[in-house]
Amino acid sequence: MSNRTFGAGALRNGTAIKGDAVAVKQQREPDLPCRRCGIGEGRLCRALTRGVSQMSKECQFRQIPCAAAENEIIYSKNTPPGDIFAVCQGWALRFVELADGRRQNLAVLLPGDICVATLFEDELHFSVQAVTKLRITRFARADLTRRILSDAHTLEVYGKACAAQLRDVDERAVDLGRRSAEERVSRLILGIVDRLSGHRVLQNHPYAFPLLQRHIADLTGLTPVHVSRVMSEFRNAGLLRLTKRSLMITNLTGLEQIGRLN
Amino acid sequence: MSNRTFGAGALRNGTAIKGDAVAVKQQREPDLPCRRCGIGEGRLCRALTRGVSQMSKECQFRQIPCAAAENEIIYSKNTPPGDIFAVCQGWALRFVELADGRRQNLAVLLPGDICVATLFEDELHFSVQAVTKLRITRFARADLTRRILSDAHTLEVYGKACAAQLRDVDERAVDLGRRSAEERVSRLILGIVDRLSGHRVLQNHPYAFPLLQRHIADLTGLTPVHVSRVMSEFRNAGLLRLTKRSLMITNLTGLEQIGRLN
DNA sequence: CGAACTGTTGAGGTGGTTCAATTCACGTGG
DNA sequence: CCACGTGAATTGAACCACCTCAACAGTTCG
Repeated sequence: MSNRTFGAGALRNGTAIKGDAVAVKQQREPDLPCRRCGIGEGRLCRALTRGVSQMSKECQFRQIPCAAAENEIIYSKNTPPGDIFAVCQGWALRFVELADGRRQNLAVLLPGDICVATLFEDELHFSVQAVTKLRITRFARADLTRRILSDAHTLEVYGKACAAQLRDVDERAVDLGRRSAEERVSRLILGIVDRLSGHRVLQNHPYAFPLLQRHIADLTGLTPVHVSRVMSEFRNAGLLRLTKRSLMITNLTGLEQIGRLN
Repeated sequence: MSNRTFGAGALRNGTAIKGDAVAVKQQREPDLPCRRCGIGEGRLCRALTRGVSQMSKECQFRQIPCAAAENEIIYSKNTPPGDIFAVCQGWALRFVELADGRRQNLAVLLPGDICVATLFEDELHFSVQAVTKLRITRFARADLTRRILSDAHTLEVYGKACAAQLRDVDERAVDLGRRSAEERVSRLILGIVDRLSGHRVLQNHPYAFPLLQRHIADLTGLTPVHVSRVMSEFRNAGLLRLTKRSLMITNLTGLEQIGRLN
């Protein structure tokens, strides 16, 4: 496998930032984390942070590494977003919560993801919450727009990232509007593992999977109770095993057939 | 009202193009339709087509006006999209159809709308179908990317358009995942009329509304039968009247309360 | 140990679907 | 002019996918 899967818990190096005060200090450090990051080609945060040395001084990027605890709200809707952030390590959820407590999770954010379509918005309509402990890097919006204008390649990566984000939520809308509970859960799991594995999903291979059933419920528009039933059904059918936040798909084609992915 | 509502059927001027062959011929005409178009400020197609005279020759835009019949498929998924198009007149739907015939409409495209987040995609995951007779204008992708790179304002309008498209489908996903049938239908209608009216919805004012109940059903994830029941309920409650493709909201605050918009 | 949270399982309820029949509007051809 | 066909909308009756409520087990953590 070319892409490493998300490591279970432990941070990869000793430079992890523990809080905002430390993060600001780190901003000046010469060897920024992004330089040593294993994020795949074609991701926006990689395009922004690699090859910087060849560029003129004014195209340099301010990078502010931050950390977040489990369940911490990274961004709260209807507040000025300030910076754009990329997920470096851990899982997060983009979500909307209604006045009466109903909640819809719109997307799972994995390492390398940026909420990018909102670069020019003054207020976002969603919030972002950490699922696991999180490491993120913040970028100044002005840096990003300047870079896009100066570099056709960055514009293309930015445009592709917008398109990918739209495609993802379009798929979610189709699932929510027109697919059964079994299809939704199957497709959600396969979609996440597909991204985790760099599009090479392996059978009988353990993948870190920190989502709780209530997270899955709010992603699929179901109740946690019904998610439990569907997962039990999958488990009893020998399709997958999910224990201790580790997912093993034991019958990949079976799971894909349920999700109409084959 | 600052914005005219979509005129019922008749084309606004005599230069409408009837087919592709004619469209290519029109391409050379000096007075392009976009110059005389009433599309509002802040729309991407307007930013692209106004102020061209001051720009250098290489930033000029090729504009190909086209027409489409009712129900015609404008773009079919998984084919190279070629051009980017803007809706000039009429209504269209962005949708996904599954192998077994289930269909989810993802967005209503009104005059001024462009499927813009897909500028850098080689294959789109959705299709587009005309609801009414349609007039669209096609732009070459290369022209658009060149313009974005050369003009910070166009980049901003482009970015805002991407964000608006994402916000729209996010809202749809929340509706589909977490709202009741009544809420979905109410919000859909109010959202469309809000755009039609330039964000100044009037009570007891007739708006062109060419969507059939099956279109509404595929937008809200319901069946046409249930949409009929919800619409009857709204009608009997004195909230709205919808006859001959013309919608009149007779109790705006009541409809907004059902949709939790107030 | 107890508190809090996650997941499981059962029983009953409901919002929306499915199937089917009927009406209505509209266009078309005789 | 009417007869006819077609597609949209309406309405009723039965059904089912998923929800709600509730009890309970397992795990983690202070």
